[in-house]
Amino acid sequence: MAKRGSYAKSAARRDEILRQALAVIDAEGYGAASVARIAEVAGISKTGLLHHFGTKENLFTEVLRLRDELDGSMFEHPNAELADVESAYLRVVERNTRIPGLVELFTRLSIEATDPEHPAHEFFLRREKVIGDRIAATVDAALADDVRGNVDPSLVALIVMAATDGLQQRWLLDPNVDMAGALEALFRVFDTALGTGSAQREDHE
Amino acid sequence: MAKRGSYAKSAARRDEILRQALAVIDAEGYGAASVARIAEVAGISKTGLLHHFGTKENLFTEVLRLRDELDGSMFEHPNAELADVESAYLRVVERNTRIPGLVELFTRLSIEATDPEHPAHEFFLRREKVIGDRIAATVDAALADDVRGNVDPSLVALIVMAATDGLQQRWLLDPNVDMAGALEALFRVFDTALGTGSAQREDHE
DNA sequence: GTCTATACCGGGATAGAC
DNA sequence: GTCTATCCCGGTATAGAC
Repeated sequence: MAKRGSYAKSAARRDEILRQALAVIDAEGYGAASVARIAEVAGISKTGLLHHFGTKENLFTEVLRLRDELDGSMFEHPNAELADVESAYLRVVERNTRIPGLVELFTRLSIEATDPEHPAHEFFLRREKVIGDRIAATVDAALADDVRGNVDPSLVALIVMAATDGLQQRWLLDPNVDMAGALEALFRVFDTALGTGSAQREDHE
Repeated sequence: MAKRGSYAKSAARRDEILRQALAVIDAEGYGAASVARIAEVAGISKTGLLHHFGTKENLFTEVLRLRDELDGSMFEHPNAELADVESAYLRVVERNTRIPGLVELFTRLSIEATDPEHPAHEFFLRREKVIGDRIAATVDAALADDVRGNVDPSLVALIVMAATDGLQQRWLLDPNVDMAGALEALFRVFDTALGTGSAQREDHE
């Protein structure tokens, strides 16, 4: 499988371009992130960049994949408690607050990837399933006995993920929207409805 | 205020163009809805069309406004019961299932309108507020006495709207997603958590 | 296998004739 | 108020240098 040293060089170049793409998106916003601009910042020509990624869509897909890898660390321990997963989830959402450009990229791409021909289509379907299964499993494990069987954990996961994306949309539109706060409220509603609230109920009367 | 006959003519032309734009989006998908194509279908030149709307963004903003007017009929009666509003809401969502092109337009535009300079920015902010207030008021009126004061109805509205948008995104990605089903489940969760479930609880034991 | 220069093309905007 | 002609910008395809 070993080829020439150029492989390593190419991989490094790709990586550098991805990082610069991220930097541009973050510093100048999604709108400024044209192929030409990213190439300029990365110190390469337009076509030089495209040599590595083929199309802009591919490039951006890779950017998201890279980002998911970083965020994914939190979903590592498979047997985490519901409360742990919830707070980890909220932490990611809060962190997103500091990278609006990436959130915009994510949201836009998730719409464009709607088309089955889009290079990121499979990526999003898979991402959906992986995260959904993880959430569903955690919810299932935390379910009180008297409701288990009457609740579909994967439906809970679907709602949570949908709410998250919708909140990101709204936050992009209006930065005053408190994403984490709303999600936390949703979690608490689920807790009381599903009996997963462990010990801590809110302090009202 | 009366001017020349051309006013009526112009208004009629605008209206015709809007309808044709809707038709193209619906029949050929959002991707096909270029200014050139819409102009062609409407029997006018590219620049002729732009004369009436200025930019493509403006045109699409008007399309959404028109659509909201039609959907808005359901939110008419201000003192409707929670259950009525819920089922009306679900009906709209179900109807959207038959017009994927419009759902895509809505979703895409809501992202692009993120930019405060975008012509649809105010439109979305206002839409957000109007619908949110309506939902919040209905929830507030239905709240059980022992939880009122501990629940923020506008937060409930935010979550419902966010979930709706997120579900639309997911449904565009994967048509198997049951938007109405998920929303109904969410409503039921709120019912049990907030005590707004009136009489009908599910039939489990 | 890595890259540059150039040319191309689709889509939206603008100037100005009618 | 309508349209033709033109321009601009961004992404893509091709040819070929290193």
